[in-house]
Amino acid sequence: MKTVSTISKKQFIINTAADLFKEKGYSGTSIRDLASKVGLEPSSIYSHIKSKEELLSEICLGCARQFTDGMEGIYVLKISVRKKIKALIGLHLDMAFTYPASVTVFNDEWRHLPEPVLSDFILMRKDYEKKFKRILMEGNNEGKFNFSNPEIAFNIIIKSLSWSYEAVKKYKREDLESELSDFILNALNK
Amino acid sequence: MKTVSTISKKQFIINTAADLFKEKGYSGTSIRDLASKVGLEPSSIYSHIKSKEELLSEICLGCARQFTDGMEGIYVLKISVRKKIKALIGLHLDMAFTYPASVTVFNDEWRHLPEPVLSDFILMRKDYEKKFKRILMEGNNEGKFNFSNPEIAFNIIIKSLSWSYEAVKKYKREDLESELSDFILNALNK
DNA sequence: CCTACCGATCGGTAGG
DNA sequence: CCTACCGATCGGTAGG
Repeated sequence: MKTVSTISKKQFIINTAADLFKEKGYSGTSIRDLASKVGLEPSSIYSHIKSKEELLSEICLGCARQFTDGMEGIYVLKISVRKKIKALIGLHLDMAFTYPASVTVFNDEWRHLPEPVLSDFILMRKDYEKKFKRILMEGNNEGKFNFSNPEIAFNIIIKSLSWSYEAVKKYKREDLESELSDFILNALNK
Repeated sequence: MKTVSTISKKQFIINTAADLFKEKGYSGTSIRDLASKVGLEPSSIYSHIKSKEELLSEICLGCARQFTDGMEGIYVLKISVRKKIKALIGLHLDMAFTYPASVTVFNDEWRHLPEPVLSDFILMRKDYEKKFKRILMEGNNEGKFNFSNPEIAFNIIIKSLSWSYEAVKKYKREDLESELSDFILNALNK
């Protein structure tokens, strides 16, 4: 079927772009780099996408949506705050192990996003951050956590989790998850 | 004196380059961007530097040397491991507050370094990492710390500290230092 | 430190 | 999906 093969070829191009953007950065990657890696002439790339910026938008918004959906699912769950934090760690590890290149690009290259995508992206990120901090503060209010500044706690945790995007090569998911959970929950613990 | 003014103009260009590399990335910054920001014609930049890559090398190696020297000073001190970790947090905050742009470029753009600088840089980083981990493991051996994997502990700490490079705008140094110390030492604590 | 300029490469289009 | 090509911009040099 024509449509199916067109979609998957586009996705293949996007995935290859994610590999290159991760390796060389968005600005450091040319359409010619991408074309030679997918086995096409440079101009043929434009049969599948409208612009180089579209590639970055697809990668970043794809990840952003998955994080947003994942957070929404966890946020409304009737479980302890400690379990919510563990679920969020699990969410980041799911992303790290499923889309190791895309999630790195999402993390490091989003500032090159064109408007109006950039503004949307920042809004999604702020919403994620707000919910994450609310869970943390809920833990503090219940007397289960013990940190003084939710913004600092959030940022330390999120940076630790974004390290896992690099760690994917060297660790098994279960090891990384238990170590990360231990370390983070120990830091939060009362 | 001619030499003095020449040196400081070059340093001004390097500092301006650090601001731009931080804002737009190394590949996303052109010599023309830099020239217009320092108020010169593009070609005049080359009266002060040999190449764009030299700018990145100066920035990254300058920071690397400061971290290396700082670590060496702390490593040989006869103080408790807990105080050594606090001193290392202080070192990162010194860098963050003194060179906020350069240290961000050092952190995010080093992969664009040309050889043989890149290899030197990676060696310095590995040495820093090795000493940091030894201090952490010493704490574990003395029964003062309690984590299971020194590499994971190191990476979480270093990522948390590199967050401070962004946090410089919003926090006072003393607040950031006490919050960061509390959080990290609590996570390491037995 | 400037004017003038170089070849290479960039993202992208026309037309088939 | 290719050939052929566009104008813009890149890092950098010559010469004064």
